[in-house]
Amino acid sequence: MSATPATPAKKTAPDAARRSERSRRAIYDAALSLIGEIGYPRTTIEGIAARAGVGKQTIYRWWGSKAEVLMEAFMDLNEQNARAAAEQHPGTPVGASGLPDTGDLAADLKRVLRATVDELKDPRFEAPARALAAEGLSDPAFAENFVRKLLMPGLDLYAARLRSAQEAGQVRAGIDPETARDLFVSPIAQRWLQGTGPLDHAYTDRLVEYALYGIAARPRDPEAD
Amino acid sequence: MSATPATPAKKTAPDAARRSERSRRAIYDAALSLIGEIGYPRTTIEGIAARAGVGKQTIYRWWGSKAEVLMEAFMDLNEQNARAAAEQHPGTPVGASGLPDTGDLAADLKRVLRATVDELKDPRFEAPARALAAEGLSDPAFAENFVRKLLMPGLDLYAARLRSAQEAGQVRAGIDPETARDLFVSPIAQRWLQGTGPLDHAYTDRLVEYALYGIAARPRDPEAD
Amino acid sequence: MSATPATPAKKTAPDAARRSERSRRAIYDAALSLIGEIGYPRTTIEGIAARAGVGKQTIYRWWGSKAEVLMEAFMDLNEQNARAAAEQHPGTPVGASGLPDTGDLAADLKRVLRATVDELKDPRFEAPARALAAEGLSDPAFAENFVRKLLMPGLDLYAARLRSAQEAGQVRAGIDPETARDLFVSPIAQRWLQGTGPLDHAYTDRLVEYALYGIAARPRDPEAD
Amino acid sequence: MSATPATPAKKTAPDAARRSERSRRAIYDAALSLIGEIGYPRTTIEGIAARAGVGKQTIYRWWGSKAEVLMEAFMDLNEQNARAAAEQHPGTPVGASGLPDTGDLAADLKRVLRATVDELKDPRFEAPARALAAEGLSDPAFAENFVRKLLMPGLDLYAARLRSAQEAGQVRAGIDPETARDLFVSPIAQRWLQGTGPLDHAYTDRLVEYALYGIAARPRDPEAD
DNA sequence: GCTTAACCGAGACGGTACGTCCAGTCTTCCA
DNA sequence: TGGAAGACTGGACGTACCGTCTCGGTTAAGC
Repeated sequence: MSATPATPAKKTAPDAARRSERSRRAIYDAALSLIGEIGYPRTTIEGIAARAGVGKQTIYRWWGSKAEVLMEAFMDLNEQNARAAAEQHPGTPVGASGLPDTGDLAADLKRVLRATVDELKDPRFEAPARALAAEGLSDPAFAENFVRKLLMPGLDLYAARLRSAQEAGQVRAGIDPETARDLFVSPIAQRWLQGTGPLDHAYTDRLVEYALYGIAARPRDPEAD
Repeated sequence: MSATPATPAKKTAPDAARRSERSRRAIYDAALSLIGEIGYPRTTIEGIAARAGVGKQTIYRWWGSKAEVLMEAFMDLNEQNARAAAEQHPGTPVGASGLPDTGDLAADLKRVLRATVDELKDPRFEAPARALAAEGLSDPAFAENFVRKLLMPGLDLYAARLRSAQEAGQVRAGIDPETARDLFVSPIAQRWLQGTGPLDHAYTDRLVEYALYGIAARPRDPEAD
Repeated sequence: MSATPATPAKKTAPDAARRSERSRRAIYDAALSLIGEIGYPRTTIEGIAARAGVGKQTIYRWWGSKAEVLMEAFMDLNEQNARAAAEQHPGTPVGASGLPDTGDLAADLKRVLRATVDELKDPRFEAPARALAAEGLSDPAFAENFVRKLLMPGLDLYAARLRSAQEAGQVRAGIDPETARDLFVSPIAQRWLQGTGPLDHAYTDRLVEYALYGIAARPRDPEAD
Repeated sequence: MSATPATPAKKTAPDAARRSERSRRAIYDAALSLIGEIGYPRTTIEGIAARAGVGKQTIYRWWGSKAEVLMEAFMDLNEQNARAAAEQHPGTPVGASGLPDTGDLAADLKRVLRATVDELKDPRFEAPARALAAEGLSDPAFAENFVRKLLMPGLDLYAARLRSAQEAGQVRAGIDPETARDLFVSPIAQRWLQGTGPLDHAYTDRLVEYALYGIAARPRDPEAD
């Protein structure tokens, strides 16, 4: 729901008020479908313009690169999905964090991570998401944007949930929530991005288990401390 | 009596025996230096050929793409580094796994992860490594190769070290070493790849601590509380 | 309502109305000067584009080959020359045929052929003309075009002049003008094209003499001898 | 039948005595067949070498260019044809000139020119001959060779025949035989090379008729008409 | 008859140009 | 004036050949 167009313009900024909503939607659709069909590297701005029935200049006027188009298209897709999901399940009990909070941290995490894995494997989601991640790898400025706008909001939910658990005494006091969150989120990210191993519910369950209770044999026993 | 054509080729396979070592080295050097100077996306095969003083066809004869060139160049670089390192520190006490094994799992892991982070931040290493990761994101076949040849060998060392610790009774019996290894390796990977947070020695130390002993308050410990 | 696509194109025909006149002229100039400087075979499309300050695609968009470019450039050159000549000598008395018609066939032919030889030896004219002829030798379709557009118009003038002489009773009745014209035109063409002998005014005068009056000793003439 | 190898060598001249006759023949055959199949411009030295089962260097060692290979191959072909023809018709009565000399100049010329036209239209002959002519158009040095070795010998026969007729009083005394010969030879050459008109027996008969007796009405003959 | 120098097939090499595809800019004409 | 259309300059693509250069292997001359 941003009013100001975050995308800066080269010469004199175009008048966003007169912008064609029709073209914008067509460009989003064309970009996403092309990436799904022929992959991101073979998707070209010319191709997007042609499929969208739009002049190339219309794209260059409002976006600075293929990656920017994709990022907005992807965010738009997510918004639509979120709206649709919200309509279907109107009364999901969630904590202040936005993640379920039944009081049982392990169960909550397992549930959410299973759902996350399922979403990551959705083909409509996978191609653009990977493309954005790839772009970020070689363009630090883009990466910064990508992380801030797309990645961080999701990751913060986990940190918030852990903080809440910490306040409830279920997580040790000194634990840094951001680091702790990485213990189960990053392994999923890496297996999804790089395919370093199978990515399934058993795996995510194990991650939660190990992260919560540690892998060391009887660590910090009562006699210890 | 033609030798076995180990190199897979498109048309009639070139004769690897008559390959010019001089050109191969020059191509590696040119590729790595260009990637360092102008970045991977702006590095072109023509540019590599020009800087290496080599015909384009010589590149296309032996490699299928810019990414393949880079991968071999990077592997060659690693080999050289490894050889150089081995010469400098001839008698490092390592376990059968290839990682240090002093008996103190936490200390060993912290030491290795700190070193890993330092290496990841080496500018000579960073640009090509990120480029390879990026390429893998949009080319599954390449990703498979990349993971198998470059990533997995490193990751397996951690799993082996954990297995050894498990046999020594320092890690709980049921723990899956591959999953456990991801607990401290993947967070580092993600912070390096995507910049989701600071990547320093304090972070890696925390990861080891959390992964070994868990983040839950007195986990599964009846006497605790 | 797209204009009639007079220009035959491969894919979707480009819009000739939006063609850049500037580029077209620059391409003509570059092509002709390069052919003059380094010769036709060593003239490349890339070279023409570079000297003309034009993208290669602009050439490929409007022409199918180096030879086509040259043909149009050469025709353009001829048009300019003709226009310039017409301005300089506004009132040259010519017959309906376009060739001088003073009533003295032999004198008229000698005059025109001498001028033709002089033109053939003009270095600005020679290189491209020879190149076009050469191209026609190995490309029948091109030859057809070349003959029809460039060669035949000139040759037809001679046939017309002969026909006019025939009607005036200066040429025997049964004579085929096309064949007769070849008697003095083709020898010039061959000496120019292949260098089978010296090409000068004496030669062309002789040709006219021989062709008009025959080489046989008092042929078919009972009263003669 | 020259003993000295007319072809100059770049570095140290190769030893012609040790030359492989087998390869030479194979190269001739490959060159001629390729030119017949795909045309001269698309025939490459690599292609000739491949079809001949010969290394590229073997061609570069003995010839300086594709055109030189073709020229020798063509001359070899002509020699073989001449030998074969001589065997078939052992006792053709020819004059000292090498052309038939029955005393009837017109008839002799018509006969030979008809045969020449037939030969020009032989597909085995046409492709290489046109290619050689084309090459000569853009390479003066090659043209000189081509004319001297291949064209001139044939043309000289006509001049010689005309000189003989001149001595017999059938051709006017002042006539230059070289110019006179061009009157019927060059038109055939041009129609064959450039396709400026139909090339058949009727045409060549007409050429002889016109050249011998002139096209002018009763030329220079006061008593006539 | 045994060396030895060369020609030979083969093909990798540094290059040049090909003809195609897109990037990003600019222009024209329409709504 | 935003947008559809697309021509423009420019540059990289991957391919085809060029002419040069090794590399064994064969083969004929000279010892």
